[in-house]
Amino acid sequence: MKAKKDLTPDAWIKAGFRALTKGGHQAIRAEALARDLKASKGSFYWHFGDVASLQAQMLEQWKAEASEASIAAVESRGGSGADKLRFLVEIVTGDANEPYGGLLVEAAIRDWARYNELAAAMVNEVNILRIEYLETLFRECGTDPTVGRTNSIILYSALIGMEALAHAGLADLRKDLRSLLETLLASA
Amino acid sequence: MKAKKDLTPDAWIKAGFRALTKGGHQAIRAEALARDLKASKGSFYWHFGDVASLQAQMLEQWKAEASEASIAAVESRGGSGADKLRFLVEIVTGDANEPYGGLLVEAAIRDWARYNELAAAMVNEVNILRIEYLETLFRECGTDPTVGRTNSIILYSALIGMEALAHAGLADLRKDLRSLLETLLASA
DNA sequence: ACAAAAATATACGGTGCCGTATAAATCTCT
DNA sequence: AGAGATTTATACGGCACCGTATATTTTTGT
Repeated sequence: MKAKKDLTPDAWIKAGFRALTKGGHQAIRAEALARDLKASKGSFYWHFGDVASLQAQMLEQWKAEASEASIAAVESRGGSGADKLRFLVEIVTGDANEPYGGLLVEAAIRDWARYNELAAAMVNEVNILRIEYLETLFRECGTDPTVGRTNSIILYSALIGMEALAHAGLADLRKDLRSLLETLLASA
Repeated sequence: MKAKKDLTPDAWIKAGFRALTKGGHQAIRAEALARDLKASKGSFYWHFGDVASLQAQMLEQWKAEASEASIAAVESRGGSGADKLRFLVEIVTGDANEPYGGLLVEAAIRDWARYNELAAAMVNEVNILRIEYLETLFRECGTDPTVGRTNSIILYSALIGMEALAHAGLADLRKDLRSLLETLLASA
């Protein structure tokens, strides 16, 4: 038999993500997570020095996941640059597949980044990586590098902005992003 | 002489917006605002029943402002549909002109909307109004209505998403939005 | 089976906030 | 100047959280 409750640090981190998506980063609190896990906060403070430490680990985990996931999937599949871009749009607008609810966690972390330096740094790193990857894909399409850079920023920005609209039924994430991608590809 | 301190409801609302942009909607708190205004919270609770009431008034004020402002400016200027769209991009990427810091307040309210029904309703109304206005402008350009609708969503989404990237120096809000607009106009 | 270590639980003092109650100050009007 | 209304300040009880200290239980190793 293991310890009365099998509370690994990861269990707390997962609870942290649940709280994050439900109530934003301010909802990541030791006592609230303990209630969620039906544990005591004494347990929490055995695994983590303080709440900030848990948050830092959450951000690290998200960064690692967010950096690899989609890119690896697209690259392993291969095809032309345009094919990869199209496939990327399909993956990213899938949402459900990704751990922790994908875009919902992302949105909450982007909010978080507005009021927290560490979160801002993490988001920035991920943004840079993704935009650079998009640039390589546009380059594979033969797009002029300068235009490709701008297109990457546009496509990525539209994804971020569209998420909230889609949530409210104002946009169709997949359809509208597809449309943008084709327009960008055609204008090259 | 007026009352010892000239604390109109509007002074509290302005303080609310200051807190909002600095610390997010969770930072809108009676005692914190009182400190900001060097007043007591007793004063606050004379003007407002509770914090939620202040927040509701802030949202109402923002909605009114956000709905009118840019549209009126563009319409009063006139010109072709494309001209208006181009002018709109210039205005919106100006930022500094708008009261309360424009895009910064918007971003904070969009965050807010994720965790608050009223805020979500307000943001949704504003989104709908703006997208519909964009649609009319694309229609003035002779764009097919269906395409115009999609283009409106794309342009608006890109603006929203780009704001954060621009803040981090990853995007050039004006330049990149201009580029997107021209691409959309050309593809029609 | 028993001591040491690991994991969880409980109790504590402290802070910051909410909203109310009550006091004090200031303004208005006659 | 003084009564009443308006506006601000202070004091209060309550709650939720933080992080620490201190049990208490469970697991591990011998």
